[in-house]
Order: sequence, then structure tokens, then C-alpha cells
Amino acid sequence: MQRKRIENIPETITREISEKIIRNELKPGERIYEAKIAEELGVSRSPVREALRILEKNRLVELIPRKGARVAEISSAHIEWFYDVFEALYGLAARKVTEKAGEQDRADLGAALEKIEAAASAKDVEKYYEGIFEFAAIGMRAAANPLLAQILMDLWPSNRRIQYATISRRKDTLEENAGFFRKIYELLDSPDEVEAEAAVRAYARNEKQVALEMIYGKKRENDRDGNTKS
Amino acid sequence: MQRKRIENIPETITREISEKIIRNELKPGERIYEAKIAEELGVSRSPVREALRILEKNRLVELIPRKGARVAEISSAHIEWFYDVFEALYGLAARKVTEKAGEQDRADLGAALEKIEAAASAKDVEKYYEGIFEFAAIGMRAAANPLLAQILMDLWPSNRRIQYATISRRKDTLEENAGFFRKIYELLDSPDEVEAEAAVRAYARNEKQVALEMIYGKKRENDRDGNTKS
DNA sequence: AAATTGCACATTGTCGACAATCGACATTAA
DNA sequence: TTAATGTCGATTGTCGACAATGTGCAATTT
Repeated sequence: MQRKRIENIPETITREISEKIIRNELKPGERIYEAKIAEELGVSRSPVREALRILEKNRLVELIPRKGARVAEISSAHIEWFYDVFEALYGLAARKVTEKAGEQDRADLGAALEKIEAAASAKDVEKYYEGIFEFAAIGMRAAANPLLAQILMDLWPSNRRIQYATISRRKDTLEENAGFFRKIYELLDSPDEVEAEAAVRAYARNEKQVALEMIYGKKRENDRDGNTKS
Repeated sequence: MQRKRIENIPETITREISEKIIRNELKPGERIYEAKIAEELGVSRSPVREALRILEKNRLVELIPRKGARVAEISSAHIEWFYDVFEALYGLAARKVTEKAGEQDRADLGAALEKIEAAASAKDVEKYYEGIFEFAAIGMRAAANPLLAQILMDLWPSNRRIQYATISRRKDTLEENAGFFRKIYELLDSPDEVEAEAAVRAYARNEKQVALEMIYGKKRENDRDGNTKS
């Protein structure tokens, strides 16, 4: 008997609004009214309120007490802030994975990588995103740090939002990007966790660069990048 | 008239419960009932519910849907998880501070450092904690990354909780600890952000070590699993 | 006309009541 | 005795109504 996980009402509402923000149907700065959402979905305001708190955790909305909810802004500064944190935390995750991952984890990561590469060569963006999500999720499990996992999972929707904004250009760079994952995968097996961390950090910096150039033109040169390759 | 920031009811409740958990008056694993808290404080369950979500963000309680809230566990694994994340994020913050801090920031950091050192030589633990909180808060501002700041601030109560558990032993090591902050402060001024990051990471690793030894003794030498229940 | 004040409306915050769900216990059957 | 099942109390989830607060407009004053 399939004990299907029943989705909460707040989770459903969260997903609903989440998608709209990621797809930019709800614009940055736009007000979100509890009563309006509640009526649209035929529920009371209580679960809507809870959904808005979850969306705040996901950094998709900003809540101001007694003033309400707005769709979170997104600027070049936001993108830098996001990827700097992303780099630090996924770097840590990579180091932990090389230290702790077992056979099963490595096999699962390999399977996810295949999915990523298949999607990349087929230029299937949806499948590609599914793949990197799986890769990340398996990595979280293997890193064996639930606190880290939860922080990163809370941040994932913001990641998707930024990626979505750059989706048109991304179709061309899918295979190049998949290359990062292969490299990461191979280094996760190495005995040197520093190299694995470096690979993930390089990926994060690349994502940041792509997003910034994509959205705000290429107004930033890498003066002193410090990218030491040995 | 001082336009003091008015504290929300949920914030008040959060602080109330927060203190109890940090002081270990509410034990790990203990159930927290919405109705009970609501009655004790003479409010309805709505603000209590919201307070519990905030406490979940602070990692002081764990919420399980349709089952309720429990005081978060605290084990050697939890401590390792916490300080690994702490190290990665404060390391990032340190690097950013060396890059971005202005004159005012550095002056404020210096003032906070003085407070820390004064409290340390007076062996005033409360003042010492105030000092390091200020130091961290100013650092957050100087690092100029609100996302990072918010994540770290959400984690602060967990930090306090772990430190509180080791408070008795800490009185002796206050000055040694203050030394870390002086070193960090001096390196934040150096042009080399890598060294500043390294100093902060060393501090984090030391905190982890102290907490682990303090709470779990040195029982973890040849025991790879560490699962010794009596 | 510009600034200030007061008022009306829109929106969030809080409340008490009811519904849905979970866990423990007792009852029954093998 | 032990395992399965039904029932009951306790607890969380949801609801609609009311209270408190903030916002924008209009009237008033200078």
C-alpha cells in the first residue's frame, strides 16, 4: 500500500506561490495579501500565514511586521550575497562528502551525474535541473550534517529563482556546466577533500559570474580572482 | 519620548522559551504544548504557534507536523554539525570584513574588543558574552551580506545554548579566548583576507573542541562509533 | 498653494471555537 | 499470553470574527 505522503495545506500554498515567484509572475516588491490568497485557494488565512513564513525562510518573500509580505527583491547585490553563502556552504558539504560518503552514496551520485549528462546532451533544461537537485540532495545526505542540509534546502528555491532568470542563455551552456559536475564527482572520490571543495567552489563562482553577466551585463572584470589551479 | 522598538507578542514568547531552553530548564526532547504556554502567558495559541516557528529557525525546538514541538536534542554530533557550519560561515564573514570594512566599522570592532578584554580580565562571563555578541554583530554589518547575517543571527541562540552548557569551565579560559578575538581583530586589518579567515576558523575549531571535551569528556579516543549507552 | 490634521478604509494580529488527527489504553480473539 | 482492533482523551490544524494598526485621502489651517 502506497503510504503517499500527504501534503499539508501550508505546503501546497507555499509551492503555489513559490512557483509564481520563481517564474517571475509575481514581481519583486509586489505586495502579497493574506486574504486574497486565502480566498483564491478557498482556505482561511491561518495556513496562508504559515505558508508566508516558509516563503520567508526560502528568501522568496520579505515579511515586515504589521505591514505584510512582499516578493523579495533581486539585484546584483542579492545575487552576490547568495552565491557567496552558497559557495561557503557547498564547499563545506563537498569536503564532508569526500570524508564520509559510503559506497551507496557514491553509486547514487554517479546515477544522478548520468542523469545530468543525459539531460545536458539532450538540452533538456527541466531534466537537467531535476538532475542537479538530486545530485545536491544525495550530497547532503552523504555529508551527514542535517543542519547544513536544512540550511541549503531552505535556500534552494532562491537558487532556482536566480537560475530561472537566466534560463534562456543556459540552454547553450548546459554541457559545459555538466562538466563541472563530472569533475566534482570525480574529486569526491579522491582522498583529498581540499580539491573536492575547490571544485565545488569553482562551480559556485562560475554560477555567480554567469548570473551576474546574464542579468546585469558584463560590467565586472575579474581583477584579482585568486583562482589557483595546481 | 523614546520611540523604543515595541516587541511583538511572539517575540516576547520566543525570548521567554528561548531562555528556558538555553538555561536547560526545558530539557532536550521535552514536549512543548501550545495550549499550556498560551495559558501560562495569558494569550491565545496563535502567537505561541508563531513563536514556535521562530524557535525552530533558531534550532532550539523541533517541530513535527501534527505531532507538535519538542526541545531540540543536543549531542556531540549536534555540536559538530553546528560548529562546522559556524566555521564555514564566520570564515566567509571574516574574509568579507577584511575586504569591505570601513573606518567606522574598525573603530566599533575595536571598542567591542576592549569590552571583551575587560570582561575577560574581570572574569565577568555575562559581559564577555555581551561583548562577543557585539563583536559578531558589528562584523555582520561590516561584512555587508544580509543573507549571511540573517543566517548567523538565526543560529546565535544555538551558539549561546552550547556555550551555556560549558559555562562553568569557561570562566578559566576567558582570557585565552579573548586572545582569539584580539588576533582576529588585528588580522581583519591586514590586507590578506585569507589569514583573517584562517584565524576565525581556528577560533571556531577551538570552540568545537572545548564544547566536545567539556560535555562528553574525552571518551572519544579509540571509539569510532561512540555509541556506548548504559 | 503647501503643510498639517483627522477620518475612513484596508490589512495584519489575536482570539475562542470547532475539526481532524494521533497515541494510549482497554477489550477481544487466537 | 500475545497480537489485533476499537474507542476515547489529548493535541494540533483550521476557521471565521473581532481588535489593533497602518495608509491614503480629504478637509482645514496657515
